[in-house]
Amino acid sequence: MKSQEFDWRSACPISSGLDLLGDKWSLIIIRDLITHGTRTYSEFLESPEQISTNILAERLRMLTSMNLIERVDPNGAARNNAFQLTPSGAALRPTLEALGNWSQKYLKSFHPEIVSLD
Amino acid sequence: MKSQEFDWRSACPISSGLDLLGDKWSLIIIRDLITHGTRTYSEFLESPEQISTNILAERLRMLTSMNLIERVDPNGAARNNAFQLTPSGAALRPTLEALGNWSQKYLKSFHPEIVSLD
DNA sequence: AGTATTAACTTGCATTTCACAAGTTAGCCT
DNA sequence: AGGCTAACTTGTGAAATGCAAGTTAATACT
Repeated sequence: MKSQEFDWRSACPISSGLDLLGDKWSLIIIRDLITHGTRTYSEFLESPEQISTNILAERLRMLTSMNLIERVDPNGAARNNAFQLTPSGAALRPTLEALGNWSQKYLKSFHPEIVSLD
Repeated sequence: MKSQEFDWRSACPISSGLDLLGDKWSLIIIRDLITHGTRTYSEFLESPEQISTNILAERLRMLTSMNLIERVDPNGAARNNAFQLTPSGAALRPTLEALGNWSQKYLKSFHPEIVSLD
């Protein structure tokens, strides 16, 4: 079980950001927290992208260990203890907005169903 | 060999962007083209992140099929025929800048070697 | 003109990550 | 106290990735 051990590929900030968040799920979790404020484990599972439970648990652990998210009640039990963004996680909003804007503009031809708000 | 077939997980633009670019390598290729203008296959291999040849070839094919990059000489042979960004690929610059800025600000404590410019 | 060199790949295989289904644990409710 | 269910964990097969080696064809060299 390796928690916050990352093999940083280089000193480049972009590549380092991707070392952390460059996968299909981490930023989906951040997006859900940006749009909903807080989310419990089972609420994450309700998102249309259908993350699987083991991946969700691992990503929540990882994002917590990297201080992007935290429990709403830090000392409470897990049950119904939602997650929320830390300042660090919340600071990803511009990145997600930029990506969303790009997708709307350049992905419509490949994916006509794409919508304007998530 | 499936080219531009994607299983879009939802109609959300953020998730759709990640369907395409949510991996460790695609945006590294875009970054190299943003910072260098054009790059040949072997120049991509020289980047410090050390992409492997099969992944590079597949991503170049994918990014080409999605019209984010193109050959500098569209009808020329492959040898020394560099790649460049299309308008679509170039439009990812704000996304990468946002991610790079975030990383510089919030990843330094975990990755002290991180630099300001790539 | 013929040969050597090398850029741009492809192929095969081991390793890691991921997806899917099922099982487990522990708060909470009545 | 017994059942329900949120929050996970575990197991297994499939897919993606990493690594080393091999192939092809355009250019360079003599």
